[in-house]
Amino acid sequence: MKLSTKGRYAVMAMVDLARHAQAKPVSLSDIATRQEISLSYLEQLFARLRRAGLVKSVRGPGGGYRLARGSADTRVSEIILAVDEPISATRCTEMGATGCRADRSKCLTHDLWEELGNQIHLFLSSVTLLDVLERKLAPRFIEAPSAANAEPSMAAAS
Amino acid sequence: MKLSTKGRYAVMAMVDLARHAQAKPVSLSDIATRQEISLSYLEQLFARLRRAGLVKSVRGPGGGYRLARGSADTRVSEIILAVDEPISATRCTEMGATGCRADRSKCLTHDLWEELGNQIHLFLSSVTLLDVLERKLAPRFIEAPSAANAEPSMAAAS
DNA sequence: ATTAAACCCGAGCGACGCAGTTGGTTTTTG
DNA sequence: CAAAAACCAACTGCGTCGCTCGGGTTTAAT
Repeated sequence: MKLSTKGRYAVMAMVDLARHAQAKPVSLSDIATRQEISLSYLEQLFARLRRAGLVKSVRGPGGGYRLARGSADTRVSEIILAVDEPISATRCTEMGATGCRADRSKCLTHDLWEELGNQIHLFLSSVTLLDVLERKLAPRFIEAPSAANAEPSMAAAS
Repeated sequence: MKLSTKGRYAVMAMVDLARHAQAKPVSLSDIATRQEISLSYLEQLFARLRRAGLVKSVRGPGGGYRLARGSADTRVSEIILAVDEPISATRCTEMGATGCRADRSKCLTHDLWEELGNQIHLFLSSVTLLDVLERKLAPRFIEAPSAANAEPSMAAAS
């Protein structure tokens, strides 16, 4: 789960696409002007989105893009995974097993990053394009009441 | 919340520091060899950690670093916020109000990224160094049972 | 058939931040 | 004093990101 501005652009474009969905498909140049994103850059993003099966294209004049599935069945996590390639295995993260299993004490943090990735994916896959459009954010997560630590103070974070 | 490998290194080093805490302070060169991180790079990270009040330094031979607070009172989120400077306000993210409020329709995704940031911070601030050491991960988050969407299927995501 | 609108593709570029290096200076212990 | 450590500042490869450029190819309107 990469989480760069590239993925953000893709989500912005997909939300725009879902918003202006009508009988006619939506052209990329329309999205480009509305969202102020470079047309060629959009083309690159949508090429990936199409390969991932998230959108369908209609060629020729009056053509454009349509959501492959409904806006309620397209999750934000899918968009980001389609656009950002799946990270380059820094140090020990993922990469299967090698290099990390060797010295367990060195990778105490491994579980932490893995669990963080899970949390992010869990959240993003709980939000659909329709949710964003209607500003109905997040089937809310609540903290387990049996949690040992986690003081609610949290005075840090500017 | 930046979430780069820089922050990961910082957390790795802090976990190492917490693990080897004794009467004597821990020198950076010890951490450097154990965690295989460049010494000078560690110095830069710990300069920030010190300014953030997360560690205390002892100068001279036999000197090194100590946790400012206990390992149970140092949260992972604090470490990451200390080393990664607070993001560069891409497009509309944060930056107060300007450029985003103008055209509301353009920033439908704004709430989404904000909520995602909240989720990440919430998770990372629920984990202390002690939790990582003892592999007691995450005062677990559970999904609210009243959630409307969020099918548990989630067949996507390679 | 012509033309224009739209998608498709690949090479390349400027800027930025990360990871690391060099080369010092202070401080403190022995 | 000499050695060990924290401190400090500047600089440098290098990769990636966001984006441009310049071509295509396919389709539909006329």
